[in-house]
Amino acid sequence: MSRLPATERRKQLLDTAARLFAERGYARATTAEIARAAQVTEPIIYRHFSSKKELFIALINRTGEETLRLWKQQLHKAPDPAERLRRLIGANPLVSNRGRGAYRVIVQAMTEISDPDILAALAHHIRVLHEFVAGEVVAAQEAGFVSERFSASITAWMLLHLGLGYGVLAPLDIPGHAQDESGVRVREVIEQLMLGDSTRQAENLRKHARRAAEDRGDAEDAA
Amino acid sequence: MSRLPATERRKQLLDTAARLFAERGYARATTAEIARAAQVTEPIIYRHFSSKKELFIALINRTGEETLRLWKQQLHKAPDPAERLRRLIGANPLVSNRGRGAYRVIVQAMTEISDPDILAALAHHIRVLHEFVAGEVVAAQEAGFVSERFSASITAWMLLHLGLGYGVLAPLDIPGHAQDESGVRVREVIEQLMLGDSTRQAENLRKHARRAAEDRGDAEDAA
DNA sequence: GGGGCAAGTGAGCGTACACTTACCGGGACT
DNA sequence: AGTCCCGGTAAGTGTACGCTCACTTGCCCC
Repeated sequence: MSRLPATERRKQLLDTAARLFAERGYARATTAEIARAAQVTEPIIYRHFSSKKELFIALINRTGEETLRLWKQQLHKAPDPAERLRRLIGANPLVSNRGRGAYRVIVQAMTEISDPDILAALAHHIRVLHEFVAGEVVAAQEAGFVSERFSASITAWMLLHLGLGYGVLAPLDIPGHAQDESGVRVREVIEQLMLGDSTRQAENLRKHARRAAEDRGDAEDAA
Repeated sequence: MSRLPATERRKQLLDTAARLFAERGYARATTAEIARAAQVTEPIIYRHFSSKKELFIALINRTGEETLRLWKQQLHKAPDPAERLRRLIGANPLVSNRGRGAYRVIVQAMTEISDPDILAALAHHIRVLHEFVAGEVVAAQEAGFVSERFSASITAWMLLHLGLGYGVLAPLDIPGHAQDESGVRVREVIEQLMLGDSTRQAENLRKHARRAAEDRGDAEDAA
């Protein structure tokens, strides 16, 4: 195939590998397959990555960074903490069309935890993700949109669990998954739980404006 | 090794395979390894299971049934819907010592979704699980312990997502996972969210007692 | 226009794995 | 006592996979 500069080839290999690892998992995706899909021969892979595992880890890291970048970008234009949180919930990288396929690599990696290197890369990613989500929750709490009954840290863990659980289950294509008979979706429920209904939001918005001078407060929620 | 009746050998093979599949995943756990760990030779495996895949699917089904049995047993002695739900949340098979290892088989299976047979077995298990949890939520709602703001079905999906998300993340052994600085755990938060605080519970308990006289609102069981 | 160098290839190597073949032996019934 | 079922074994077979070796091709700069 056509000659490509190293950096571009490397990127292309990662893209191709992402697709195959996501589809078939780490163990089942073969290097020969990846090479063929990238329209090169196997040794090319080994010129850019010292081993299949290294390729996989590079992919985990890239996917992790890209996910975060995408997420931040989605929030970027929303200064209002409530809207930011709403987008955070809606733009679950596991759910969005763009992220879903890519993010499956991360989920696949979670079954390869017997390898310490993969485990480390994964744990790092999760920590970064938790930190980011927790930061958003803090902002929403400080603005009075989210109750301070539960700490931002634990709330962030729950959001991550929800997102991961959804993302792990979604590819099974179970009819009626994550929604009820009347078509209500979990995302909407989570929004409701986190942010309350619209009247309450309006109220909080007023509080928020008022409080811009003062200090802190909260909202309450129960299922 | 010592001669064993077929049914016992089959059971022992499943036990052994469960451990290895959970540890290493489907693709990495080899039949030779399983045989060695069970202290027999490979052909014995093939006498009881027609292929590695069949063994795996048998294991998925058994683990699924066992999980449900264990869960029901844990609830059995608690007629009070609130306590039942509390145990349901606490006895997450992904978390409990007894279930955690076994249940990793299910999580591992979720990365093998490119195989239609494995996918089907898995989807079935999830449907059964959702039905069961939803049934418990309905009971708790009818008894007034859980708000009817959200349908039982969607609430059950959220509980499953939370449990799965937790279960997928837990083996990564991330410091501070699923708890905050002050040691509050997600399980406690979920209990709070679902069942509210104790005063509200007491009130609901009174309602429940009153209503028990009128008609008959009580325990549920699904296949 | 030719030297140097990075990108690329064809053809394997060793190994590990799922699965099989051909045979052994203990014990329960006739 | 014989036989035959059935749980067990030793020793493979074919294949697919991760990875490498020895070599070629095209681009850039002088």
